[in-house]
Amino acid sequence: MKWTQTLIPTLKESPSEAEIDSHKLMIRAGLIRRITAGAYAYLPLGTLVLNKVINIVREEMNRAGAIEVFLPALQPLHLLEESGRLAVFGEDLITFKDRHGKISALGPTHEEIITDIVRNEVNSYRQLPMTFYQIQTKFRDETRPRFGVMRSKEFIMKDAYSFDVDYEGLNKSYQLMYDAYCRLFTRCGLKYIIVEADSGAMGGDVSHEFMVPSPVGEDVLIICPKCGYSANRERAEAAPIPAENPSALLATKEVATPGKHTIQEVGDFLKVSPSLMVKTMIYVAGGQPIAVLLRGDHEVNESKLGKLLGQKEVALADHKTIEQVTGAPVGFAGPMGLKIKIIADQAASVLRNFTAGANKADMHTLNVNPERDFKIDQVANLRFVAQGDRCAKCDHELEISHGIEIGHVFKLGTKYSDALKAVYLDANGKSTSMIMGCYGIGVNRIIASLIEKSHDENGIIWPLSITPYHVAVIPINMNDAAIVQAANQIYADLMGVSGIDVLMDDRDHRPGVKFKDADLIGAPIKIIIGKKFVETKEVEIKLRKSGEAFLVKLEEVKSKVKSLLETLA
RNA sequence: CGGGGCGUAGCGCAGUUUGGCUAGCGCGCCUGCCUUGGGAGCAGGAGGUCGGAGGUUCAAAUCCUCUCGCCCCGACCA
Repeated sequence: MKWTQTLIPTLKESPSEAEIDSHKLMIRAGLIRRITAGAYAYLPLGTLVLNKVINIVREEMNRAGAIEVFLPALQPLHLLEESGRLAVFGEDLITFKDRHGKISALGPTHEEIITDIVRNEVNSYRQLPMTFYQIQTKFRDETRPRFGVMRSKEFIMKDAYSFDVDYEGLNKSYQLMYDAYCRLFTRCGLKYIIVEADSGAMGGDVSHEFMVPSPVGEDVLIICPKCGYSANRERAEAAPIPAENPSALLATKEVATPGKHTIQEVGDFLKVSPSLMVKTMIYVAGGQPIAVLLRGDHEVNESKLGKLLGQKEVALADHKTIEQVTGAPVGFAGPMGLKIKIIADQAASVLRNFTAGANKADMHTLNVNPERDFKIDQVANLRFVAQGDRCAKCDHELEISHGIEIGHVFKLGTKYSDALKAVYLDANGKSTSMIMGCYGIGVNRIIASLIEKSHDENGIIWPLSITPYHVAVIPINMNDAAIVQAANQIYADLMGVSGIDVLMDDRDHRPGVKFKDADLIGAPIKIIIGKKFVETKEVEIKLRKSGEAFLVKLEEVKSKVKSLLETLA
């Protein structure tokens, strides 16, 4: 491609709309433009990258034996109703009324659609297993689109769905996708890690997330640098906190803490570390109030609490309930004298002589101890991992960091096949629910996270696999016939090689502009035809990433580029 | 949805507090000259409903009311 024949609107300055590097660079390098909040246009350069990523995804899906389909973005509400996810998606679902008054949705994902097709078209165990995939735009009315293409209302997703006759089959299908994901992210040049995950709104039990570690990631990862244990925040477990040496139990003492509601305030006021305090949180589950005891510096993991209680939804009690249960205004709840079930987080359960609310306005109690002062009904692991926690497997200190979720695989089981009655007849003629898995990849996020991890002060540094152009041919002076002629020859030469994408910067600009732009858009190889060519008939081949440069005779350019591309691959 | 900020030329911004000449600057763009190895120089030029509507005023980018859009923090989130 010649630069003057395409549209690559590079920007010298960073647009004010962008906050993180990848977003800034995608705009500056002319890959994307925002059309409205959470929706982006891919310009020619961005489209080239997008298609390369999609091709890699498609190749690896096909290699794993998945079958491509294409499903409508437009979805009827009744299928989502049938699966129960109309409520789950809630406001995130983009819906509209058509001219007949019928309400439709723009698909946020496609479990229901594919399950509907399979239940209608597949009836026999002889036809299974099957894994279908599609690459499509999904729509979610995100409350806050952010970071450009990283979190948008409209995004491209590869989603796959497997259907098996039993769990053994599911395990195989799951492993095939898992392995395909590893290959495909590696091919895209991404350094990712895989974490155990909670399956969230998708349902199901086993789940892994593919994460690109990055401070701009919106997901929190818990990683053990020693044994490699890794999990997301909801799922992560830490080693139990050992009980302190049983020092003498001190006598309780009520102290005035006027107007001090939060752990921080009380701790500062009483000069007690939050880690020696217990907070008593009143939850409501299944209509019943429950007290959850937590160390002052810890946070409740509601998903763990919900699982423990066997409830889908748990929520903090409202102020009225709290006052009824504790007899004190919010901020002064403690475990002593409570008439409701008390569940203590493991870390809180081993504390002795701790400080807690006194269940009286403006009062806290010092030296509270379980057994003597109140009874713990149940000890459980209910909190998020915190700084300083140790690995449950190897006892090394855990690291808390951030990651960008680029892929997620789930073992769904029969959640959707039960709800939507996707059944098959087994060899005995018995009707059985299919066993499903689902597997998603955020295609846009692959691009954004790659740039996030692979750029320098001059711009993007593409890996060969997804670069829009492998080679930028740069004639230094468009008014010098010899230079232009040589550039044209190199361009034509390389265009004849399959698998090499060439961009010729034929703009009548000064060299500096072309160099800066070539670096900004990240072409791995620059071929510079300049003064040296006029003098010695040599051109310079320069690598984007290392800055390494080679002088090469005109007729050797093609072979040198080929060998460099092999080295870089 | 709560909190904060912004909206002036394609992009980045000043001007708004305290209303007052023809609304400015840098980059980009167009023409010409010149230059050609890391975002050159000179000269000339185009480009604006100051987000929109209404109001106050002799006079509004500037003050008031309403409204639309965008960004950030939080809440939320395959």
